[in-house]
Amino acid sequence: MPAASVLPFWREPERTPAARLAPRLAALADRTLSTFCPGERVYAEEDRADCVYEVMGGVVRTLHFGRDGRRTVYGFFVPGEIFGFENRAVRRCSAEAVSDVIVARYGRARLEGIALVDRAVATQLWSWLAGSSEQVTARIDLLARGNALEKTAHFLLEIARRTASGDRMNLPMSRYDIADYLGLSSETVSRTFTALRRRGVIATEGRSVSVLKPSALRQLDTAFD
Amino acid sequence: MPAASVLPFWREPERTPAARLAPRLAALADRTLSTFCPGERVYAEEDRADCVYEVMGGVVRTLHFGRDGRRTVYGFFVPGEIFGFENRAVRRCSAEAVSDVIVARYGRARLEGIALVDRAVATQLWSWLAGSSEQVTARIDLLARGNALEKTAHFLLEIARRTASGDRMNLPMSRYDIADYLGLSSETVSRTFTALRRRGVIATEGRSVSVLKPSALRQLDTAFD
DNA sequence: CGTTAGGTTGACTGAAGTCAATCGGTGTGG
DNA sequence: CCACACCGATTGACTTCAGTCAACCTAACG
Repeated sequence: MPAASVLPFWREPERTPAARLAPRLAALADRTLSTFCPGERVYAEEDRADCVYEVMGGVVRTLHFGRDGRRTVYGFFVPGEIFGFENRAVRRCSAEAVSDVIVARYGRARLEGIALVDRAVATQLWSWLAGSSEQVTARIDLLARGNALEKTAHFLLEIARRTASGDRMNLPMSRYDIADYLGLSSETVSRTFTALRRRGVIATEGRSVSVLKPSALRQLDTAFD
Repeated sequence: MPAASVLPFWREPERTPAARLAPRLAALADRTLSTFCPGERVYAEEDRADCVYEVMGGVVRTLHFGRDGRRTVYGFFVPGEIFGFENRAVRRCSAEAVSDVIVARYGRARLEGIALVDRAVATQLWSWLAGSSEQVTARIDLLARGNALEKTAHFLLEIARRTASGDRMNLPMSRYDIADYLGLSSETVSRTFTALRRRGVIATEGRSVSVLKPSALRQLDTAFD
């Protein structure tokens, strides 16, 4: 069980919409809990995609290395969120623990079987899948059109929203992680944080970020206005 | 019925994977056919998202205008593909006809009702939805990391694949459309086409493109290698 | 201690955006 | 029928934002 220091990356699943699924599934499906240390691999590319995970504590990243060695971070997953859902026999991305992590694993075949029989579970999964494609829409908007400031502002607001944290939040991921998520270089991420700090929009202390002017951040976040 | 001149943007739905859904749905659900002229709106943002469309002929684009007036094209849809599926009461994007278009409209409530009862339809919809999120993954990779050449090469290969066209294909969308889809300016798209033409990779004649060196294009397409 | 990994900052470079001009096709109204 | 306007495509000149390369600093860790 993670210590209090990693808050707000530990929450009861019930507190996020996606996780309303969890109690239902826990009752219906077998699930296995596992823990991972920072940097440890949850699954690798080409692994059999035979299960789905729910984050119980900590943060997970999914990523992919391109032919030329460049890294793309597809997503960060915080407690209550589901990852590892794929429509193929083998995985396209790998998943790694960013911080100390606890995940619940659900068998895919079992889950799909339940979804076909249990309308409530099916509706929930539907809703979650469609919702995640909606989030992806904002990401595309951002990557296609946003500059470094807009991308960073959106990232901070997104993390704040998904972790339901207040002014202060912990970013367990490195600048490299954020850069590969936003399509920037780590130096640019660093410079952008500095710029926001100088403007008095945020205050940083290591990987802890305080949002001093949420409205300024929201004004910068032009994805889906 | 579109004339032969719009080939290959008219095909029987059965020829694409996504459209294996169609015969089943046609038998089960009511559907309405409609036609649209180039530039005509199929639906607008904030419209009620109460139906789903299948392209029968022509090309459709979904798009969104940002606060600052910038336009993002989220997707192009060719015959056999489904668009307009959203997990909300109102639409986040609008949809417009790129060329002369024929679409089939399915009522959303009816469709979802069928999906909950008919396992085959549910499985197909699941598969389609997960598959489209997979395609989105390649797009994110491209937008986050690709340069103009890589983006354009990927775009050409993607269109060729989805329309199952041979060496020669028709691009009914404008340079502006392609630019807003790839996160580039229309001038850069134009310059990139010129660069590919000069290298002898493609030949263009208006909006008709011939791929002379498919292998060169594939080598440039670094998304998901 | 020394080593390493991550973060920050600076100097320089380069790819793509912006602004502008040109050209061809299309449609429209006089 | 022609003059005009307009849109899209192309190309050139210039600018700018972010990437690259490099240095330095700190913290963590063996």
